[in-house]
Amino acid sequence: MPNQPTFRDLCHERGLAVTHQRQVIYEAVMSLQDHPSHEMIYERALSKIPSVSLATVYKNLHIFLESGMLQEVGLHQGSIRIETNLKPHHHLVCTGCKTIWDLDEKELRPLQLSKKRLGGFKIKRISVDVLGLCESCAAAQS
Amino acid sequence: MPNQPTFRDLCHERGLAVTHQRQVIYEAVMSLQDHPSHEMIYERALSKIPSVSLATVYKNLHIFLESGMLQEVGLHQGSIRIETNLKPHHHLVCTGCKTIWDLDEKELRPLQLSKKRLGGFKIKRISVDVLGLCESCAAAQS
DNA sequence: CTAGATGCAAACAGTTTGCGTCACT
DNA sequence: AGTGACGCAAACTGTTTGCATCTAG
Repeated sequence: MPNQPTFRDLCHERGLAVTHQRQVIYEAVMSLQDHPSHEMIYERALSKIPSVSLATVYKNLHIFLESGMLQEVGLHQGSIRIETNLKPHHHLVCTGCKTIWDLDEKELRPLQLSKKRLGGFKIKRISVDVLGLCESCAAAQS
Repeated sequence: MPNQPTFRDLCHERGLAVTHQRQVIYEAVMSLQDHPSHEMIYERALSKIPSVSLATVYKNLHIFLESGMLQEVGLHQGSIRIETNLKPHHHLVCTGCKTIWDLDEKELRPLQLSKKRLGGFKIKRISVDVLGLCESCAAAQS
Protein backbone atom coordinates (compact mmCIF):
# COMPACT_ATOMS: atom_id res chain seq x y z
CA MET A 1 0.00 0.00 0.00
CA PRO A 2 1.31 3.43 -0.99
CA ASN A 3 2.20 5.90 1.71
CA GLN A 4 0.54 9.29 1.83
CA PRO A 5 3.07 11.61 0.17
CA THR A 6 4.54 14.19 2.52
CA PHE A 7 4.59 17.88 1.84
CA ARG A 8 8.27 17.59 0.94
CA ASP A 9 7.43 14.92 -1.61
CA LEU A 10 4.69 17.00 -3.15
CA CYS A 11 7.07 19.93 -3.53
CA HIS A 12 9.93 17.87 -4.87
CA GLU A 13 7.72 16.25 -7.50
CA ARG A 14 6.96 19.74 -8.75
CA GLY A 15 10.41 21.28 -8.32
CA LEU A 16 9.20 23.67 -5.64
CA ALA A 17 11.44 24.84 -2.81
CA VAL A 18 10.31 23.60 0.58
CA THR A 19 10.08 26.78 2.61
CA HIS A 20 8.74 27.23 6.08
CA GLN A 21 6.01 29.62 4.88
CA ARG A 22 4.98 27.22 2.14
CA GLN A 23 4.62 24.38 4.59
CA VAL A 24 2.69 26.44 7.10
CA ILE A 25 0.30 27.70 4.42
CA TYR A 26 -0.27 24.18 3.13
CA GLU A 27 -0.90 22.87 6.61
CA ALA A 28 -3.23 25.77 7.30
CA VAL A 29 -5.35 24.80 4.29
CA MET A 30 -5.41 21.16 5.24
CA SER A 31 -6.31 21.85 8.84
CA LEU A 32 -9.27 24.02 7.84
CA GLN A 33 -12.29 21.93 7.06
CA ASP A 34 -15.04 23.10 4.76
CA HIS A 35 -14.11 25.68 2.18
CA PRO A 36 -11.69 28.22 3.60
CA SER A 37 -11.21 31.56 1.93
CA HIS A 38 -7.75 32.97 1.29
CA GLU A 39 -8.32 35.30 4.20
CA MET A 40 -9.06 32.44 6.59
CA ILE A 41 -5.95 30.63 5.44
CA TYR A 42 -3.91 33.78 5.91
CA GLU A 43 -5.14 34.20 9.45
CA ARG A 44 -4.32 30.63 10.35
CA ALA A 45 -0.86 31.01 8.82
CA LEU A 46 -0.35 34.26 10.71
CA SER A 47 -0.85 32.44 13.99
CA LYS A 48 2.13 30.26 13.12
CA ILE A 49 4.33 32.88 11.43
CA PRO A 50 3.32 36.36 12.58
CA SER A 51 5.44 37.97 9.89
CA VAL A 52 4.00 36.07 6.92
CA SER A 53 2.55 38.34 4.25
CA LEU A 54 -0.81 38.12 2.55
CA ALA A 55 0.95 38.30 -0.81
CA THR A 56 2.92 35.18 0.03
CA VAL A 57 -0.29 33.38 0.89
CA TYR A 58 -1.84 34.39 -2.43
CA LYS A 59 1.26 33.47 -4.39
CA ASN A 60 1.52 30.07 -2.79
CA LEU A 61 -2.16 29.21 -3.03
CA HIS A 62 -1.93 30.08 -6.69
CA ILE A 63 1.05 27.78 -7.07
CA PHE A 64 -0.71 24.99 -5.20
CA LEU A 65 -3.78 25.31 -7.41
CA GLU A 66 -1.78 25.49 -10.64
CA SER A 67 0.27 22.47 -9.76
CA GLY A 68 -2.75 20.46 -8.71
CA MET A 69 -1.84 20.19 -5.03
CA LEU A 70 -5.21 21.82 -4.25
CA GLN A 71 -8.47 22.46 -6.08
CA GLU A 72 -10.88 25.35 -6.16
CA VAL A 73 -14.61 25.36 -5.62
CA GLY A 74 -16.87 26.33 -8.47
CA LEU A 75 -16.27 28.33 -11.57
CA HIS A 76 -15.14 31.71 -10.34
CA GLN A 77 -13.97 32.75 -13.78
CA GLY A 78 -12.72 36.05 -12.47
CA SER A 79 -15.90 38.03 -12.39
CA ILE A 80 -19.47 37.05 -11.81
CA ARG A 81 -21.40 36.04 -14.88
CA ILE A 82 -25.06 36.24 -15.63
CA GLU A 83 -27.38 33.59 -16.99
CA THR A 84 -29.52 34.56 -19.95
CA ASN A 85 -30.89 31.07 -20.37
CA LEU A 86 -33.67 30.67 -17.83
CA LYS A 87 -34.50 27.09 -18.74
CA PRO A 88 -32.94 24.49 -16.45
CA HIS A 89 -29.55 23.73 -17.90
CA HIS A 90 -25.95 23.04 -17.05
CA HIS A 91 -22.53 24.16 -18.19
CA LEU A 92 -19.61 22.90 -20.13
CA VAL A 93 -16.69 25.02 -18.96
CA CYS A 94 -13.31 25.14 -20.64
CA THR A 95 -10.69 25.69 -17.97
CA GLY A 96 -8.29 26.82 -20.68
CA CYS A 97 -10.09 29.69 -22.43
CA LYS A 98 -12.89 30.05 -19.83
CA THR A 99 -15.57 29.66 -22.47
CA ILE A 100 -18.90 28.40 -21.17
CA TRP A 101 -21.36 26.44 -23.27
CA ASP A 102 -24.85 25.67 -22.11
CA LEU A 103 -25.80 22.05 -21.78
CA ASP A 104 -29.47 21.28 -21.98
CA GLU A 105 -30.92 19.44 -19.03
CA LYS A 106 -31.93 16.61 -21.35
CA GLU A 107 -28.34 15.94 -22.27
CA LEU A 108 -27.64 14.75 -18.77
CA ARG A 109 -29.38 11.78 -17.24
CA PRO A 110 -31.66 12.89 -14.43
CA LEU A 111 -29.92 13.57 -11.17
CA GLN A 112 -31.16 11.86 -8.09
CA LEU A 113 -30.10 12.67 -4.61
CA SER A 114 -30.50 10.30 -1.74
CA LYS A 115 -33.21 11.99 0.28
CA LYS A 116 -31.99 10.98 3.67
CA ARG A 117 -28.80 13.01 3.25
CA LEU A 118 -30.68 16.21 2.63
CA GLY A 119 -32.24 16.71 6.04
CA GLY A 120 -34.27 19.90 5.93
CA PHE A 121 -32.44 21.29 2.92
CA LYS A 122 -34.83 22.78 0.37
CA ILE A 123 -33.46 22.40 -3.14
CA LYS A 124 -34.03 25.38 -5.39
CA ARG A 125 -31.75 24.57 -8.28
CA ILE A 126 -29.13 22.04 -9.26
CA SER A 127 -26.23 23.30 -11.27
CA VAL A 128 -23.81 20.94 -12.95
CA ASP A 129 -20.51 22.26 -14.22
CA VAL A 130 -18.57 19.99 -16.48
CA LEU A 131 -14.99 21.26 -16.36
CA GLY A 132 -12.39 20.35 -18.93
CA LEU A 133 -10.64 21.50 -22.06
CA CYS A 134 -12.33 22.34 -25.32
CA GLU A 135 -10.96 20.93 -28.54
CA SER A 136 -8.70 23.86 -29.37
CA CYS A 137 -7.37 24.33 -25.85
CA ALA A 138 -6.63 20.62 -25.63
CA ALA A 139 -4.76 20.85 -28.92
CA ALA A 140 -2.84 23.93 -27.78
CA GLN A 141 -1.77 22.21 -24.59
CA SER A 142 -0.25 19.10 -26.12
CA MET B 1 -51.40 29.42 -24.01
CA PRO B 2 -49.84 32.06 -21.76
CA ASN B 3 -48.20 35.08 -23.34
CA GLN B 4 -44.56 35.89 -22.67
CA PRO B 5 -44.66 38.57 -19.96
CA THR B 6 -43.32 41.92 -21.14
CA PHE B 7 -40.66 43.85 -19.32
CA ARG B 8 -43.33 46.17 -17.97
CA ASP B 9 -45.21 43.18 -16.57
CA LEU B 10 -42.11 41.81 -14.92
CA CYS B 11 -41.46 45.16 -13.25
CA HIS B 12 -45.04 45.71 -12.19
CA GLU B 13 -45.24 42.25 -10.62
CA ARG B 14 -42.31 43.29 -8.45
CA GLY B 15 -43.28 46.88 -7.82
CA LEU B 16 -40.32 48.22 -9.76
CA ALA B 17 -40.45 51.48 -11.67
CA VAL B 18 -40.15 51.03 -15.41
CA THR B 19 -37.32 53.34 -16.36
CA HIS B 20 -35.60 53.70 -19.67
CA GLN B 21 -32.23 52.63 -18.22
CA ARG B 22 -33.79 49.62 -16.58
CA GLN B 23 -35.35 48.49 -19.81
CA VAL B 24 -32.19 49.03 -21.83
CA ILE B 25 -30.11 47.09 -19.30
CA TYR B 26 -32.58 44.24 -19.29
CA GLU B 27 -32.66 44.11 -23.07
CA ALA B 28 -28.89 44.25 -23.17
CA VAL B 29 -28.69 41.14 -21.00
CA MET B 30 -31.27 39.30 -23.05
CA SER B 31 -29.65 40.19 -26.34
CA LEU B 32 -26.26 38.91 -25.21
CA GLN B 33 -26.04 35.20 -25.64
CA ASP B 34 -23.72 33.07 -23.57
CA HIS B 35 -22.75 34.42 -20.17
CA PRO B 36 -22.14 38.14 -20.29
CA SER B 37 -20.18 39.87 -17.56
CA HIS B 38 -21.43 43.07 -15.97
CA GLU B 39 -18.86 44.92 -18.04
CA MET B 40 -20.19 43.50 -21.31
CA ILE B 41 -23.72 44.43 -20.33
CA TYR B 42 -22.59 47.91 -19.42
CA GLU B 43 -20.97 48.37 -22.83
CA ARG B 44 -24.03 47.22 -24.65
CA ALA B 45 -26.20 49.55 -22.56
CA LEU B 46 -23.80 52.42 -23.22
CA SER B 47 -24.36 52.03 -26.94
CA LYS B 48 -28.05 52.75 -26.34
CA ILE B 49 -27.72 55.35 -23.58
CA PRO B 50 -24.29 56.99 -23.73
CA SER B 51 -24.81 58.63 -20.35
CA VAL B 52 -25.76 55.49 -18.41
CA SER B 53 -23.51 54.85 -15.43
CA LEU B 54 -21.79 51.65 -14.43
CA ALA B 55 -23.27 51.97 -10.95
CA THR B 56 -26.76 51.95 -12.41
CA VAL B 57 -25.95 48.77 -14.30
CA TYR B 58 -24.68 47.12 -11.12
CA LYS B 59 -27.66 48.28 -9.08
CA ASN B 60 -30.15 47.06 -11.62
CA LEU B 61 -28.48 43.73 -12.26
CA HIS B 62 -28.52 43.20 -8.53
CA ILE B 63 -32.21 44.00 -8.41
CA PHE B 64 -32.92 41.68 -11.34
CA LEU B 65 -31.05 38.84 -9.67
CA GLU B 66 -32.66 39.40 -6.28
CA SER B 67 -36.13 39.48 -7.73
CA GLY B 68 -35.56 36.41 -9.85
CA MET B 69 -35.79 38.12 -13.22
CA LEU B 70 -32.29 36.80 -13.95
CA GLN B 71 -30.01 34.12 -12.58
CA GLU B 72 -26.28 33.93 -11.98
CA VAL B 73 -23.84 31.30 -13.09
CA GLY B 74 -22.11 29.20 -10.50
CA LEU B 75 -21.43 29.81 -6.87
CA HIS B 76 -19.34 32.93 -6.78
CA GLN B 77 -19.89 33.34 -3.04
CA GLY B 78 -18.01 36.61 -3.05
CA SER B 79 -14.48 35.39 -2.88
CA ILE B 80 -12.85 32.33 -4.31
CA ARG B 81 -12.89 29.31 -2.06
CA ILE B 82 -10.50 26.43 -1.82
CA GLU B 83 -11.27 22.72 -1.78
CA THR B 84 -9.65 20.69 0.96
CA ASN B 85 -11.52 17.54 0.02
CA LEU B 86 -9.63 16.05 -2.90
CA LYS B 87 -11.95 13.09 -3.37
CA PRO B 88 -14.55 13.53 -6.11
CA HIS B 89 -17.52 15.19 -4.49
CA HIS B 90 -20.19 17.79 -4.94
CA HIS B 91 -21.71 20.65 -3.00
CA LEU B 92 -24.83 21.49 -1.15
CA VAL B 93 -24.93 25.27 -1.08
CA CYS B 94 -27.24 27.35 1.05
CA THR B 95 -28.08 30.51 -0.84
CA GLY B 96 -29.18 32.07 2.43
CA CYS B 97 -26.15 31.79 4.69
CA LYS B 98 -23.68 30.73 1.97
CA THR B 99 -22.67 27.63 3.88
CA ILE B 100 -21.30 24.82 1.75
CA TRP B 101 -21.53 21.16 2.67
CA ASP B 102 -19.71 18.48 0.79
CA LEU B 103 -21.78 15.80 -0.84
CA ASP B 104 -20.04 12.53 -1.51
CA GLU B 105 -20.07 11.33 -5.07
CA LYS B 106 -21.89 8.21 -3.98
CA GLU B 107 -24.83 10.23 -2.77
CA LEU B 108 -25.64 11.20 -6.32
CA ARG B 109 -26.55 8.70 -8.99
CA PRO B 110 -23.82 8.53 -11.60
CA LEU B 111 -23.93 11.29 -14.15
CA GLN B 112 -23.93 10.41 -17.79
CA LEU B 113 -23.46 12.81 -20.61
CA SER B 114 -24.54 12.09 -24.13
CA LYS B 115 -21.23 11.67 -25.87
CA LYS B 116 -22.22 13.16 -29.18
CA ARG B 117 -22.78 16.56 -27.64
CA LEU B 118 -19.26 16.75 -26.29
CA GLY B 119 -17.35 17.00 -29.55
CA GLY B 120 -13.66 17.23 -28.72
CA PHE B 121 -14.27 18.41 -25.16
CA LYS B 122 -12.04 16.60 -22.67
CA ILE B 123 -13.74 16.28 -19.31
CA LYS B 124 -11.49 16.81 -16.32
CA ARG B 125 -14.00 17.13 -13.54
CA ILE B 126 -17.73 17.33 -13.02
CA SER B 127 -18.95 19.58 -10.28
CA VAL B 128 -22.52 19.53 -9.10
CA ASP B 129 -23.83 22.36 -6.97
CA VAL B 130 -27.14 21.80 -5.29
CA LEU B 131 -28.44 25.26 -4.43
CA GLY B 132 -31.18 25.89 -1.95
CA LEU B 133 -31.93 26.81 1.62
CA CYS B 134 -30.72 24.95 4.65
CA GLU B 135 -33.15 24.14 7.41
CA SER B 136 -32.51 27.22 9.51
CA CYS B 137 -32.46 29.66 6.60
CA ALA B 138 -35.69 28.18 5.29
CA ALA B 139 -37.22 28.63 8.74
CA ALA B 140 -35.95 32.20 8.98
CA GLN B 141 -37.43 33.06 5.61
CA SER B 142 -40.97 31.94 6.27
C1' DC C 1 26.58 30.81 -5.52
C1' DT C 2 22.19 31.39 -7.80
C1' DA C 3 17.40 30.75 -8.86
C1' DG C 4 13.66 31.22 -6.75
C1' DA C 5 10.94 32.72 -2.42
C1' DT C 6 9.64 36.33 0.80
C1' DG C 7 7.69 40.87 2.56
C1' DC C 8 6.38 45.28 1.75
C1' DA C 9 3.92 48.83 -0.51
C1' DA C 10 1.75 50.37 -4.30
C1' DA C 11 -1.30 49.32 -8.11
C1' DC C 12 -5.45 47.15 -9.97
C1' DA C 13 -10.06 45.28 -10.96
C1' DG C 14 -14.47 44.61 -9.70
C1' DT C 15 -18.05 46.16 -6.90
C1' DT C 16 -20.55 49.08 -3.54
C1' DT C 17 -22.00 53.35 -1.30
C1' DG C 18 -23.40 58.25 -0.29
C1' DC C 19 -25.55 61.91 -1.88
C1' DG C 20 -27.58 65.59 -4.62
C1' DT C 21 -30.65 65.71 -8.56
C1' DC C 22 -34.19 63.82 -11.52
C1' DA C 23 -38.32 61.12 -13.09
C1' DC C 24 -41.90 57.49 -12.79
C1' DT C 25 -46.28 56.64 -10.69
C1' DA D 1 -45.88 65.45 -4.50
C1' DG D 2 -43.24 61.81 -2.88
C1' DT D 3 -40.69 57.60 -3.32
C1' DG D 4 -37.58 55.55 -5.65
C1' DA D 5 -33.99 55.76 -9.65
C1' DC D 6 -30.07 58.02 -11.74
C1' DG D 7 -25.21 59.66 -12.23
C1' DC D 8 -21.11 60.86 -10.24
C1' DA D 9 -17.21 60.26 -7.42
C1' DA D 10 -15.19 58.29 -3.68
C1' DA D 11 -14.62 54.22 -0.89
C1' DC D 12 -13.83 49.30 -0.34
C1' DT D 13 -12.56 44.43 -1.00
C1' DG D 14 -10.13 41.07 -2.95
C1' DT D 15 -6.15 40.22 -5.67
C1' DT D 16 -1.81 41.10 -8.23
C1' DT D 17 2.70 43.17 -9.14
C1' DG D 18 7.46 45.26 -8.70
C1' DC D 19 11.31 45.25 -6.33
C1' DA D 20 14.87 44.84 -2.84
C1' DT D 21 16.23 41.29 0.36
C1' DC D 22 16.79 36.74 1.86
C1' DT D 23 17.33 31.55 1.68
C1' DA D 24 16.95 26.60 0.02
C1' DG D 25 19.27 23.70 -2.90
